[in-house]
Amino acid sequence: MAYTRTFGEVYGHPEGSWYHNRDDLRAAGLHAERQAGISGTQREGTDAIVLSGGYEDDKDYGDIIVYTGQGGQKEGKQVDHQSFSYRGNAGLVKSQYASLPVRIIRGAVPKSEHAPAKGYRYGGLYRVVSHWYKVRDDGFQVCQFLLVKIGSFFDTEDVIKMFPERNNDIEVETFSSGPPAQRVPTAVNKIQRRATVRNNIKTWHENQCQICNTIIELPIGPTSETAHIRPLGTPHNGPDEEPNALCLCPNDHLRFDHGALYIRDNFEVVDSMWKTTIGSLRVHQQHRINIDYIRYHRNHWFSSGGVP
DNA sequence: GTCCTGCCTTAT
DNA sequence: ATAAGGCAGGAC
Repeated sequence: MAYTRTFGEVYGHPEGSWYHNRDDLRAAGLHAERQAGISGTQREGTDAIVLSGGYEDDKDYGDIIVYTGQGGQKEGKQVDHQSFSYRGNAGLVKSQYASLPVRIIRGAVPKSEHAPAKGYRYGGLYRVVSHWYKVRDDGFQVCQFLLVKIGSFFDTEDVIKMFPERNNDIEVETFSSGPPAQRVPTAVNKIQRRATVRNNIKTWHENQCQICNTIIELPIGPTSETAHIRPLGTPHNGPDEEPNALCLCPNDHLRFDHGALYIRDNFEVVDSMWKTTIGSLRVHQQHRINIDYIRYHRNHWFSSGGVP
């Protein structure tokens, strides 16, 4: 049974869920590996890690975690150096730079107050905020990662400053962040959107809004939204194809979806509340927009079908 | 594609 | 304590 790597929450497996063993974790889609602590690759990043007390340099403060990388061990003892270019370690570095959320799973560690008594418990999403080499007393260097729980009260910059001396362990005063928000399982019929359509639109327009030319910059890089001209949902049932899609910023996406903006046959963009032309839809040679969908959108919001 | 290594396990 | 164990990832 293949494992699908998912970043972030996994449907049906909320924070606090308990699992009997590593095979069950894998079957749930929470962690790929049956033994290794890090589920991830250099290319994709790391989606989950397990804390089972296998590395003595780990520290679990609850919302803050110092996690040791993989490698260099034989029969549970450190016998060699570790490297950030190795497997899961490289995956955690990737996750840090791409701001990917990492699922924390805790195994039964007798001396940890955050660990379950037995089995494994999913402990929520964390962000990798820093990494460094620690030189142990025995001379071996190990990879270390600093993780902070997403939504916790800890400020990332403050936490990084708490670990200035990276070869020594420190005392961290932890406090409760309160119980996580209640989860309710739901079942819906969700429209499946084609990734290729989204990718093409984003690539062609380089994430630049076709109306206002804005590019939204996030830590993971430039971002845009793929808007459908004739909506996909009932009763419109538009097609999920490039000719029915636009590359928009979140603001213009919302305006367009609610009829605050519409587009003329000559691609002029009109503010429907002020009745003013605010610009012209930027086009790209490979992105063939079907004028019928533009007309459908106008027709939907303005029954005359023409310009109001 | 094949082969090899090592794994924060698990059951005996 | 220890042997068995499957598989992902990496090398080729």
